[in-house]
Amino acid sequence: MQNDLFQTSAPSDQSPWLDGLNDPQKKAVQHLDGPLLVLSGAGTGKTRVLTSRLANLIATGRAKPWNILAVTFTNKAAREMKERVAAMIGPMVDQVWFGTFHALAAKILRRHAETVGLKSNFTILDTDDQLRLIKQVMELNGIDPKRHPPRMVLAMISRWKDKGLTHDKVSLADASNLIEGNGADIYQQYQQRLSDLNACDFGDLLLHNLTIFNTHPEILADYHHRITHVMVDEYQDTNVAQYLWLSLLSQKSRNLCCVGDDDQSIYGWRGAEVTNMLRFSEIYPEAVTIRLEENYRSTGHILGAASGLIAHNESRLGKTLFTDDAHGEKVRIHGFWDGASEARAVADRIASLQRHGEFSPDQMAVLVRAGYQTREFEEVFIKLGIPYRVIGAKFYERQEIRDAIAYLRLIIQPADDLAFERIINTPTRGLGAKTVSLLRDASREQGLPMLATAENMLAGTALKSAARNSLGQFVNMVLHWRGLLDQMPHTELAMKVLDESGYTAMWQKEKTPDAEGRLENLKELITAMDGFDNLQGFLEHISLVMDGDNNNRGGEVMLMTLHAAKGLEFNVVFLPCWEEGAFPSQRTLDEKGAAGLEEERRLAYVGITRARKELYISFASSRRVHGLWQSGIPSRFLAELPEEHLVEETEQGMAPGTAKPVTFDNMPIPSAAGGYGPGWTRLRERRQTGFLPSKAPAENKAGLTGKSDYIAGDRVFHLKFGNGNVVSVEGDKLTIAFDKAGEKKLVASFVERAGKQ
DNA sequence: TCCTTGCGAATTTTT
DNA sequence: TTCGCAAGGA
Repeated sequence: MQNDLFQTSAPSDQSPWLDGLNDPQKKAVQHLDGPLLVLSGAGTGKTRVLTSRLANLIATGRAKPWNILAVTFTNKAAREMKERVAAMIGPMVDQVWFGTFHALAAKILRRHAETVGLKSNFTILDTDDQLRLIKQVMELNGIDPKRHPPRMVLAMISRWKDKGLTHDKVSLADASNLIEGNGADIYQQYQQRLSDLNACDFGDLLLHNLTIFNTHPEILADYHHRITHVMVDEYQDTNVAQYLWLSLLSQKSRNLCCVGDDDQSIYGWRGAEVTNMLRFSEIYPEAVTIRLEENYRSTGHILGAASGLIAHNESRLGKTLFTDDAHGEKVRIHGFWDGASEARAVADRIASLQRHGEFSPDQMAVLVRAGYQTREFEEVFIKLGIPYRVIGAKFYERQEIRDAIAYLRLIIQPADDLAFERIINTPTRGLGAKTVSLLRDASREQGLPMLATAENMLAGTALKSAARNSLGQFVNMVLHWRGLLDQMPHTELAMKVLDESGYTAMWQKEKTPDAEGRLENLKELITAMDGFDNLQGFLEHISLVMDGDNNNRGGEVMLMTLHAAKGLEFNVVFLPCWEEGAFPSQRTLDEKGAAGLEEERRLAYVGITRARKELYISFASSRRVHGLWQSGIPSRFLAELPEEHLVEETEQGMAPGTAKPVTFDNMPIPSAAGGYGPGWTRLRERRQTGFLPSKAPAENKAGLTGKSDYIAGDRVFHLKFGNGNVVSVEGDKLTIAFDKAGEKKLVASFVERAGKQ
């Protein structure tokens, strides 16, 4: 197998996987040594580059498969990459370290768990468990959950972990932001509880890795020996902890290849730092940067609209996407009276495209800003009989799956108090809050897990007979199942547990429409277990690799959030609900200001660039939100789209049923009574008065010499002072806040735009 | 212990 | 509007 490979690929530029690559792509695939940053615009074939480069590393003998670490954010991406590499290099692919940050970190952590006080069979908590745990810690500290919502506290701790901060490193200033200065304390207690439970949360996986690498140089050295080449996908979404993890792993070889698109960074609110990407060449001065700018996905008009929009962002490395493809159809902008007619029009359009055989449903998608916005579309789709599919809750996040897993967790790990508490009264067996709190207190006193405490308590007199009987039965069941662990196949045991516990029966009794689906899901869970050797192995992976059944099964229109759509593409894309406040989201604007607006704009950019052939953007002048009618004005993003790529029309059939087609030009003038109007006129005025923010795209400003073409906020580079941000501009003199050197006043010609090669 | 009722809040969520 | 949570009655 290996011989074949090396024979067919003798001179490396003859490698089959180089065929059909454009020049920058080839350059990236053939650049194998030292740090490499690939700026890969939407639809420019980054996965192809990533996979080809990986194959090339092996074919040229630069690395053995097991020397390569290929990191992604999603299991899906990891799987895809692996499959594509497999097609190029065959079974050798199994030796490559493919995986998500979390899965790889978990793998490493299980090997060295004891160095951070865990056992290698530690549990990975889901958000539910985390929340329950933090609530308990807060309650013990007498913190009012009304004043300090547990979700917020948890989010803060997660952000710290994203930044690579263990509780002792959280600065006083940071901690005082949370719970009157008790933040770090709560953080520490939360970690203590995790440690007691032999558990960690998602953030800990990375954080513990960092601790291990930093405190055990010999372990890190071992990984340096094993891993000589690191490749990262979606680099713009890495947080500080992930950045540090990558840095540590690649610091010896410096063979770090990061692929990403700063314009598609949409997870800032989750701790992602685009700065990791923007500063790459500062951190690795010898780094080579390659831009992939030829787009193979969208038509000219769609690309033009996307580029025009994203050019309004200040902090970006700057890319100019182009395509050889035809201009195609212009992007269609539609205004509607209300959300219902918008949804109706989208549905009608989908139906007509389908009817005329132009596109099948699964080639069409409706992408919204927020999850609740899918609802209106679902209703119409049902009414019109359009098959659709909402990409929503992850499989393992569903209640019934978590419950079932909790049973299994308790059997494997009797000390798993969170699992214990989750299921002790599910289904109800008369063991409510009272009994649980009794158990919890006793458990804390005795320093024993709750299950063990329960056993002890049965022997004592603390319980009334009803509770005692019930608890006795429950404990015995668990112990009984535990005894069966080695007696029967794990799938059989799981079914037995679900039956004997009354869990299946609970859902069978339930008459709600989704009860049936839940039972189906439980069956699916059992099926999934089949793929693992035993319960232990299954549980170790469940929280990391059980991504939902979110694949397009075909024949259904996809309905999802913009975030969920990243990385996907569709022939026809609908982007509804483009109103100020909704998109860009007012909340983001309030919380993150200008940076928030830019992230929202990137989200819009992601949405637009999902479309291959046809793109419909729409807004409604009036909409029912949370039961109240609210009038909205068209999103500023609409006004930022270059006009030459748009049609503002209501074509025949787009909005049948709407008495009068509404376009930008015939929008109704607001009436004193109506309240429909303000936004419409504002947009119209903007267009008529040329108020449109028509800024030249970044690349037109760059490369000019002499006079200052910079504006405040621009990212610049100076030979001596490094990178910085322009604070203010006077003529050709710039005041620049350098990251390292502080604030300086300089003539513009001494600096250049950061990120340009 | 469980079920009803009323109040307040309401993005995005790769792992 | 709808959902989740907390308080109060059966």
